[in-house]
Amino acid sequence: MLKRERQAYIVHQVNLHNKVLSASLSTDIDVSEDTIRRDLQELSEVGKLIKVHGGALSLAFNDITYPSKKIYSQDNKKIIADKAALLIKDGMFVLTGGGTTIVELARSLPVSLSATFISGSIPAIVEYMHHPNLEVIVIGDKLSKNSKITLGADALTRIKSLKPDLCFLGINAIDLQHGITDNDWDVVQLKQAMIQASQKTVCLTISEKLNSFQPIQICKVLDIDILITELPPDDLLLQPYVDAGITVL
Amino acid sequence: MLKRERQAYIVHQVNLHNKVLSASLSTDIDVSEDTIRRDLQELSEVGKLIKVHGGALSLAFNDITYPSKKIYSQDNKKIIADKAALLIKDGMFVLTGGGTTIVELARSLPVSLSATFISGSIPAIVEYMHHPNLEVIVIGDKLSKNSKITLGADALTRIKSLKPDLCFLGINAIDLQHGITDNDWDVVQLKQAMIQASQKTVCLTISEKLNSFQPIQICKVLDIDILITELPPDDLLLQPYVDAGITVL
DNA sequence: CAATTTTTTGCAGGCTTTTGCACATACTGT
DNA sequence: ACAGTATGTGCAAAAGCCTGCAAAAAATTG
Repeated sequence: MLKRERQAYIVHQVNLHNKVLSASLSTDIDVSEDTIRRDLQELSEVGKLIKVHGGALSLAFNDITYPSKKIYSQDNKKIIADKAALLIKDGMFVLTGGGTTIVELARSLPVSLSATFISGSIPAIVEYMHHPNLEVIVIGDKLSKNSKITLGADALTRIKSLKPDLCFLGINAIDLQHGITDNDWDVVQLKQAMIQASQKTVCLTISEKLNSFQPIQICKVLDIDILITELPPDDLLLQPYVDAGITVL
Repeated sequence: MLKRERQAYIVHQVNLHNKVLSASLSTDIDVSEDTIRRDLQELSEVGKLIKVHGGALSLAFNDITYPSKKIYSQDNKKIIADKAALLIKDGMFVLTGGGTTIVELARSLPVSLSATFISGSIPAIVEYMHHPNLEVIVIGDKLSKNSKITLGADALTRIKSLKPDLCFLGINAIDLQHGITDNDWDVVQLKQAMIQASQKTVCLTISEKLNSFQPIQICKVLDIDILITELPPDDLLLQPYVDAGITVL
């Protein structure tokens, strides 16, 4: 990887996540931490970021005393995203939904990953688009202003014609009795189609949403293959799902 | 391999992969690395790429490079966008392509406008999405990293099934003899389909691109209805197009 | 077509940049 | 205060770069 390219990647990461750790950058890009430090040094001299102990901060966020709650759930989503990213291998076809967790996943994909991502979520597509080695397939249809994903018959039939290796879904509610549930009819339709089309379905959610439910059922708990939360897999909250036979990461 | 040919290949590779290594180019083309370095040197002097230690990066990769020129033509694009926005009335179905001029148009739409916009350009869609009163239809297909629009058979057939009131196209070259021309086969296909589908076609371009041409023809000058540049309609440069029967704004 | 000029190319050498490592020093959280 | 990291510095190996030069290729000219 070229120096400038690496530095551009670092700046990009800093702007996305507002902070960045030397250690994780080092393993991400696979260079020594010394090199990362020197990059951060140079970038801070040019005023592209602010260097601090252990990493760097974005210019935008440095003087603001940031609300701890937002960062808190942001961090959780980053944990989820990192776990999810490990499931994706080179060459895979991956179908993804929308939502902030999926966007965080998109941002956490390793630079070196080369795979095909299919989505109708505009924010997710924007992230995939900025990644150097991804093929991106856009699912077209009417754009829902709320969820920023395309919804409709066209999107449905297009998804049904695919057979992706993996499907990542951010979910709003899951519990053993009602399964995975949501509150928007069209979104439910779409998610059902995505689950049915995919060889494996991975659901991402922060633990807050465990054991809650909403009016419309998407599928039963056992219809998904993997569940990822920010908690360690042996957490008590997750035990019921493990017992039910879901792979929990 | 001829020098020109070699340099064209290099530019192609850079645009394709966003980066290029001197070493791999050297083995690819089977010339010495010195030659490659000299090529990169020349190409960077002409502004076709950015030379860095060990290779080169595409212009798109670094946002630092073209601020002066960008801002310069930005003003012109705003003028064009404002003229174009006047053509759109409430309730219309509008099909748009991609490019910076179209994005500028998207940003210049009055808040009160309520219409339906159809596009495969991700940057344009992002703008439409933020607008309070627009319906947005996304044309799906494989996303082209270069142009950030969806390209392919799916997009083509979808466009052919539409009958929008207006079509806005940013164009790269127009002249009386060759008509409207471009240099990317897939983009040409798409633009042709868009023009044919639409009741009225409006072409947007900065005056720099008047009276220039590129290898592939999209359509004849008379196949479009309205031409918009940053110049006043009675400018001498535009006279030939007025004489040819185009509405020039 | 041959001679001459110009351009292009590869190579040798010396120089600069980049990178990882080791080690002494500074910082941070408990 | 102390243990555990993170940092900065100097250093050396490797990779990349620049300059000048001469041979080869291409273009120009008589």
